Amino acid sequence: MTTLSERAGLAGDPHPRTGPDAGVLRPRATMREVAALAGVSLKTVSRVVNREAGVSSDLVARVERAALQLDYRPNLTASNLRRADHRTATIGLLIEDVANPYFAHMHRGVEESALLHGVQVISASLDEDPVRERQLVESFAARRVDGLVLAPTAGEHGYLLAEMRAGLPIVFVDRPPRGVEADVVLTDNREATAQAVQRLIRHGHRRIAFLGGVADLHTTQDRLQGYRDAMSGAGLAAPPELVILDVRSVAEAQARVGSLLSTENAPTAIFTGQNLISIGAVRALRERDLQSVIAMVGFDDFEFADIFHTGISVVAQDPREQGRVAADLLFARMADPGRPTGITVVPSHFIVRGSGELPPRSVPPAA
Amino acid sequence: MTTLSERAGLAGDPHPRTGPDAGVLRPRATMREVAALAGVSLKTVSRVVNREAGVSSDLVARVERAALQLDYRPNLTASNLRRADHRTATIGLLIEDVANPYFAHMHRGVEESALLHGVQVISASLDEDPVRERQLVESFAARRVDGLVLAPTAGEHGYLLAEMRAGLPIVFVDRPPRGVEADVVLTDNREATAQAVQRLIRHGHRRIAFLGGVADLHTTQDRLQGYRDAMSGAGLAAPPELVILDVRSVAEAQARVGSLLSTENAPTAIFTGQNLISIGAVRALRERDLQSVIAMVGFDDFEFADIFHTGISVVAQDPREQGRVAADLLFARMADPGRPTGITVVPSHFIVRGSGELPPRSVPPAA
DNA sequence: TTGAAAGCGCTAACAC
DNA sequence: GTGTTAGCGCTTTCAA
Repeated sequence: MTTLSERAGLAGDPHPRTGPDAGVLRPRATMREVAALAGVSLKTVSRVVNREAGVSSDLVARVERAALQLDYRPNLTASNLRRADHRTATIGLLIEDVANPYFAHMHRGVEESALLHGVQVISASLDEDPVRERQLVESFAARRVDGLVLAPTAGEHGYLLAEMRAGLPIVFVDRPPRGVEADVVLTDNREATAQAVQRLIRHGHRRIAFLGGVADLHTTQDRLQGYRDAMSGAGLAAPPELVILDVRSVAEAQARVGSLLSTENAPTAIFTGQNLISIGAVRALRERDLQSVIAMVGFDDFEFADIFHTGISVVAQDPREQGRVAADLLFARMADPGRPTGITVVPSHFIVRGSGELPPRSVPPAA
Repeated sequence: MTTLSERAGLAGDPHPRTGPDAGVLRPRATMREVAALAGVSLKTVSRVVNREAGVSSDLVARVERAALQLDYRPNLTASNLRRADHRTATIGLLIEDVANPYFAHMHRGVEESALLHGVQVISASLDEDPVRERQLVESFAARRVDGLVLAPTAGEHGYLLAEMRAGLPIVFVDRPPRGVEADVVLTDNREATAQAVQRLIRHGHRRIAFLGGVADLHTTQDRLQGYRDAMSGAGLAAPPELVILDVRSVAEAQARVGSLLSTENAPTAIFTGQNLISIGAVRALRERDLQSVIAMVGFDDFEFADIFHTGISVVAQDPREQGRVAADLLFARMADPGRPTGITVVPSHFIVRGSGELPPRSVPPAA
């Protein structure tokens, strides 16, 4: 423990040491203490801190000096408890993984919108675990976040009704919820995929493979549906051996594409339904030196997609914009809880880089 | 607006519509209301909610039923205000950019540690702006976060002394602060860079360029120092035209490397001091078809570094581990505020992929 | 084992 | 303009 004399000695030190056992440990001052030091009432301090009009400049100065002297920080916890609006100026963001580039950019978009509203973002990763999702929603509700942006897991979401009834606004992003009517921000998964596959067909491809992520996920199903739309629209079959789902990692994608290419009747083109799968596919193609032989289009853009010898054509989403739009919708609903809900589509765009424009060529069997 | 009769009609609907104007909006129940419904005292509900021992199982059941019926969620804000420890079970994370892969992985590491302690993470991006840093620290202090993990901007950090004196534990990560003594988590920037450059020298290189980010940043200076160590240790000059600092984007790196390669006396090897710079350098080299001619080593690993024709050798940091270690230190200090502070080095490791092992070859002048 | 009373730090509502 | 009083939802303290 520090003695009083030590404390006194440190006061004049121009380079105070600040290990927690070196500096003077002084607990946070309260408004009451600031009031006492400034010689005013509690309420006057409150007015100054909250920049309410109608305090004489003399008192404002005295209060501000006292606050500075005591390193006063308003206690948002206490203020929130008492205030009529009960706003914590905090919103929650629940996504698959804060380290996943797609969601990291979405996070940044949410943060941008939050910043404009003076609101902080509390986030957590779900790892596709519906149990974690429920726990985290409960935890956020207990913290009384003002709203929630949620990229839901594949589970059922009826449990959210109670939270929404209790006045917690929720905006869903990337995937629609099951069993809840609310604002949803999506990409044009089905249409964009259909158009991309149609492009491959127009370039002459007939055997086109589809690789998708977790089958239960709405995005996976939508993109698969787009693929089927394009295939059947051109009178083509979508043979089961060319439709591969539940690909969960780069390594798995690489392996699945690899074995696909070693079969007798390999595809001449590949559509990859997601970021990590595209990366695995690129690896598999380059492993076999087929990057200029097998056509490929991926959903989601990724770093370096443009730099490969045959650049990778992609359907590029805009996750940052998705995050921004979702948060904007959340703030709109906070301002007007009665506004109608709806689905907002953030459009993707196709980027031509070469891999999607390769003509069909048959693979030399089992290289 | 919804009428009461519409609401009544919805009650038995198996697929209830849940737009905020559809369901019954019922404000959060308080502990007092749960107590009233269960026919017990407020304190008994508090005991049950906090799983305190010594409540008869009969009352526990009654309280739990009432809580469920009312969709009760404990109000952490209120509980925190009253509790003796004043813990909010929230820590703050301040980093350059949540969308930057390096920091996104660090974020995930912090989250992992926080999860083990039942703590949530509130994060924000600083964009290298010292003013934003101060504002956000103040905002987090007002929210009474239990601690802070901070990747500081290049400014002065004496202002943090007041926060630390007030009992806010802070752990610095990636870069040490100026003017504050506290726990710091760093990579072995200088040594790892020196060793990487020594490798280039051992492969015969004499003209080795260094490209670094924001010059004021400690990481930049440390890595530059490592480069100088290696060069002077081998009796080599580090000519000013080969030392390029303040490279702030992929595009800028690409341009700077490009012009470097067009000079009379171009380097035979390049050391890039950071993620985004490496990416720009790779682009510049490939543009000129020099990826197997000019040797290159980068600080920070990145996606696809291994897949290029000449794979990119890198000094790989472990940002996730850095985040985990930083948060662990924070929790250790929260448990024991008197523990001594120190610097923790999370080691990097060199990954051999080819680009760092190319022999020196002179570039055909101005291709 | 259960409950009543006080009060955490602040703001709302109302005096003066 | 400024101050007083009450109370947000909960935990602490102490009594029954």
